[in-house]
Amino acid sequence: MTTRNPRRNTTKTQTADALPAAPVFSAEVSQVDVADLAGVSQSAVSRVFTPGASVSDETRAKVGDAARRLGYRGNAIARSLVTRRTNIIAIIMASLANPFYPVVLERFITKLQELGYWVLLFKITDQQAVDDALLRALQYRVDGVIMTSAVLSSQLADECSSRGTPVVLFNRYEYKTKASAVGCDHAGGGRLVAEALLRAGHRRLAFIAGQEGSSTSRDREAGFTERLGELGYSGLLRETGDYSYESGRAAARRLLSRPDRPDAIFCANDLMACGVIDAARCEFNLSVPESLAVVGFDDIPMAAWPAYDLTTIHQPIDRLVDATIETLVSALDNPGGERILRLIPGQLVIRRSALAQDAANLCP
Amino acid sequence: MTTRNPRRNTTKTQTADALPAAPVFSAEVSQVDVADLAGVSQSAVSRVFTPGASVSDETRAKVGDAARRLGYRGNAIARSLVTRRTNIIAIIMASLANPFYPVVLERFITKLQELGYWVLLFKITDQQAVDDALLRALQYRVDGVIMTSAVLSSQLADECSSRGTPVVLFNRYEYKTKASAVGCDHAGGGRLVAEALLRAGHRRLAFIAGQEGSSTSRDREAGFTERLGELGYSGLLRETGDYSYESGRAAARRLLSRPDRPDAIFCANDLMACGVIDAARCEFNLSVPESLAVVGFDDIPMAAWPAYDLTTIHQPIDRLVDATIETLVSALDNPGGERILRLIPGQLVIRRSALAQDAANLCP
DNA sequence: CTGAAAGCGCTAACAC
DNA sequence: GTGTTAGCGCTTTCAG
Repeated sequence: MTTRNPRRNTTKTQTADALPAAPVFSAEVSQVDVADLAGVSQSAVSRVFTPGASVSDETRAKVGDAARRLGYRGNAIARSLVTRRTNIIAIIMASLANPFYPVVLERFITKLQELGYWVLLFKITDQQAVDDALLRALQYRVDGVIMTSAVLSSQLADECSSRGTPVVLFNRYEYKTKASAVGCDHAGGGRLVAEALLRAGHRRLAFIAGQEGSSTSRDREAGFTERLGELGYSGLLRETGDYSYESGRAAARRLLSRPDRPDAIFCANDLMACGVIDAARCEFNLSVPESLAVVGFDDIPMAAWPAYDLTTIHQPIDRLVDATIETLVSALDNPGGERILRLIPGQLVIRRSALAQDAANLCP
Repeated sequence: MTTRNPRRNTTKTQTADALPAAPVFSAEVSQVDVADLAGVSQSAVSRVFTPGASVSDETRAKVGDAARRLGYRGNAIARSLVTRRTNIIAIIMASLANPFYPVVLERFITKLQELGYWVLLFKITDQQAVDDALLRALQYRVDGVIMTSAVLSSQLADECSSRGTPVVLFNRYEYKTKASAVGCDHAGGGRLVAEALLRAGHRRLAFIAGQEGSSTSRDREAGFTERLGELGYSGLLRETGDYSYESGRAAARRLLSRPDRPDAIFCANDLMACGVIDAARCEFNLSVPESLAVVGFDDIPMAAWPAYDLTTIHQPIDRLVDATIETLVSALDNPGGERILRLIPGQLVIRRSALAQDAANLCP
């Protein structure tokens, strides 16, 4: 058995013979070193660390022993180069400012880790950055991509999908691309709100949109107005925010200053709804829900807090994330698969900010 | 010029000759393919994509052209294998439930991306998982590690640092390890609160701790009690939570049910402070700050919202993150460097939940 | 079951 | 400046 790797020879000898305490991890130790110490070939070492390869118990023991003594841990980069599999999934996100997304991200990572995947996380700002991030992810040969934000250029998305790197859009539906998508039924949620507000007797309705160009806001509004139309309602007021608390508050300020101010506001997300409630109570001295009903979308953790007690559309995060991962993994295992589109219904959660039977004032 | 890669030959010919539209990205195209099409050697191609290598304008043009036509993008995995540099930084986090962390994470990613690093994100739960995540990160040969949570086994941390993979602890200080650390001066923050509360005349004080074993909570409490002691105060009440809103609320419930209930509560973080305020107002009908002053720690976004208007210790996230990255990058460039410890002061932000001059009631 | 050998796609000497 | 060559650490045939 010759040592083919002179650079490491010293290290090996030292570690094996001189040092009593084995290192937990040693990036400098390769399979060659383990093989030398164990007295087997390098490929035998490889087999020991390859699930399902046939190795004799004796070899396995010798190799395991040597590996332990040297702190050998394997080099995922080298393995990825030859297997063409990194076990890395890229997640491309816009912002975590909306408390909905940290919850989503956390579940994505947890579930992916359970499946043996690791997450390379990209944060993007504008449209251009999306393609940049995607290209970068592809350079690292990620096995798949989850996009929780923004649009991607159709050419790039198509190339990804057709060249074997599956892309799944989370809560984003893009007509132009061939990428699969999983999302909440935003339009359906909007319809639920429309119906409930009218049934409760509200007659001056307003909608506060999220960022223009956001497909989620667009769909929520579309469902809302569509259902309002079906029920014969017209005269909806409309303001635009950017999904932030402050933008919701500012939009509310504009709406509530009007002589014909609304008696119910549906916000494209919970964060803006919190801003609306604070504006109503603190700046206009209006009580919610008596003088103004407020409905949000997402069901972020604080929506359940008594300070807001927000009626909202609950997005079933667990189901959404699980379905997204399922879609991605199935595309991983079955490269030529069809494009999958899944729409999961949201649920109207009635709390005290709107539609509650006992229209008592909010906590304070 | 011979084609050394028969597998790709077809692809190449096809793409270059038959397809008019160039692909944006093609994972199957290697430098060999580009070299063949450009009529140069493979190493010439490598040089074109290596900043600072000397290549003639002509070669550069030919190669650039061929690369564009083929959609060549380079394989970061292969490059990493030979350069022993991945340009990936691992971030190991506990939970994003505390709104402080999404902000931190976002800034980490943004800044690292600006520097040309990409983030491999690990979420861990218990202690064992920390070491697992770290080992996994090392298998992927990340260039460095940022830990925003929990303790790591001293052996593993020491091995990392001494073997050239720098580890920086963010807001965690571990006496046992050799890893560098950057954090807010939690103890100093606690001292500020102690002083301000006593000066404002509060005499029944309470502290609500975060998770036992959390160094941040421990340090905040240590500074708080130390300063109280120096000022001659005794009789501090103490409850324990786990940093969550609900745990703060529950702790407040216990404190406020006492016959000798406190007139001021300092919470180990803002999230628990929000729970305390809601408990006080909604369950005990106490007004904040008149009947109860509440102080938090972190200065999360919602601390500024009028529903809470929370007096708190502001953690300078930007400075903390920048210092952490700076520490990491300097260790990257200078492997044998010393262990660095940086403590950055927090700032007492007085809002209406405590210590305000005009002790008007909170918004609603 | 095991070792030898051929690459994965790339960088980095090294001669020319 | 450019091509040749030798690996990076690993998996995977392919003989035995």
